[in-house]
Amino acid sequence: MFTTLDNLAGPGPQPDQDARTRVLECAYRLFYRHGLRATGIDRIIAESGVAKASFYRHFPTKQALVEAYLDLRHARWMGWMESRLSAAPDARAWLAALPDALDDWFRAPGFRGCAFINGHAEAGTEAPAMTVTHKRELAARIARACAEAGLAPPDEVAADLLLATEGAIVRAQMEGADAARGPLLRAFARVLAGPERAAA
Amino acid sequence: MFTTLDNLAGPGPQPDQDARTRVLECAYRLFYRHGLRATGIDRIIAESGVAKASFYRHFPTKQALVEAYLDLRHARWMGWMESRLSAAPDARAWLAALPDALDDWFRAPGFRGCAFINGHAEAGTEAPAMTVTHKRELAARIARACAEAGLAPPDEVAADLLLATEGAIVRAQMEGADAARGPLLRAFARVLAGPERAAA
DNA sequence: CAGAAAAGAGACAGGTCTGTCTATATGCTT
DNA sequence: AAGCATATAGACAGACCTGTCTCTTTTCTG
Repeated sequence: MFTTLDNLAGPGPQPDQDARTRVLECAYRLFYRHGLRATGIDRIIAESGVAKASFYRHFPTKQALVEAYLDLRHARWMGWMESRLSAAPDARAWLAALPDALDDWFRAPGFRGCAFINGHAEAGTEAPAMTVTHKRELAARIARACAEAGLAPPDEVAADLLLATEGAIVRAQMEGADAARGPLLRAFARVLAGPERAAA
Repeated sequence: MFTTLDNLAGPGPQPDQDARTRVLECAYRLFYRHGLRATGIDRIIAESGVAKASFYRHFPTKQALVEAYLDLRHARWMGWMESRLSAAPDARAWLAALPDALDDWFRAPGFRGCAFINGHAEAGTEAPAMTVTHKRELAARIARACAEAGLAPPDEVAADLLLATEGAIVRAQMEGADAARGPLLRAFARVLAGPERAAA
């Protein structure tokens, strides 16, 4: 599994890979960089150096390629996050390190926001299920850490941390990593400060 | 100025309006509902009941129409927010009421997230400047309220509130208003609780 | 080695996209 | 009444879109 930010951005297609991999890596880069609708099949075929018939053998429709792209992105992103936070000695430290990890991501070259937020924004209700599933799995992972860290109720704390995470992603995308860093760190610090969280 | 949520969603084109207004109202609905790229000029022309030449007289390119749409959306959204919060007796109450106002918006029929976040997600660096400008003006408005409410430093507090706002918009878009409400209320309550905010 | 699966190259179809053009009708202003 | 801006109606161009098809070559496997 890819665990570096460079690989998160995508290694790009390489000649010695098989046709399916070349197409998928190429789509991975172009879909993230330019968006789903803005990226045409023809361009992916041209840049991946694959024949059209070969493309349609592996991906019967563009939609299938989009879904494969989001699946791959999900696997890589989660893998990167786990790897980036694997040094944390316990769940509490894991949660405390999450904002720094996100900040690294925001500063990685080619950062253009969250592929799932962007995909959902573009496709709306017709967006692949992974756009929502990714967020649910992230929420579940954070909730697990909250439970292990003794932060109760874990689902509620996780929802609070996810809200801050989403906000930071959008802020970083529109205004840059510097604009997101401070508010994100403070939001996490406040949520993790203790159970004396204000009720609605 | 339009001040209701229904009008925020758009009144739609009406026969007695002039051609430019009919086009713009139609674009307003379609761009928000289906996205920028997914909405073709031909469809806007057909649904607004305008001749193609008339369209291109008022909007030399599609990009110009997109910009006009975002300008209008900005004006209406800010107008709606001010109207919705005009009953607040002071700046403190104004800030405290913001999450409820946002929650109303999330629950309005046809809610599909923030037009500026969505537009930026779709068009990236080529997105119209208004996608970013809108957020800056909203941040400035919140910062003004923070200053009036004696929350210091106002820009920092405003950035914290904006982060929560953006996160809530995205959560509401992907998971529904119910998922966003609790975390948003708690985030605001924490930030507004006092100046003893944890440092990074 | 022989057959099958996969890949390459590219023509083609049918649709949609933005934007231009011609021709005609309507309504306002002077 | 004349002229002009604006409207309608719709053909048209040229590009791009997804997806299908044919034909040849390579590569893998039994």
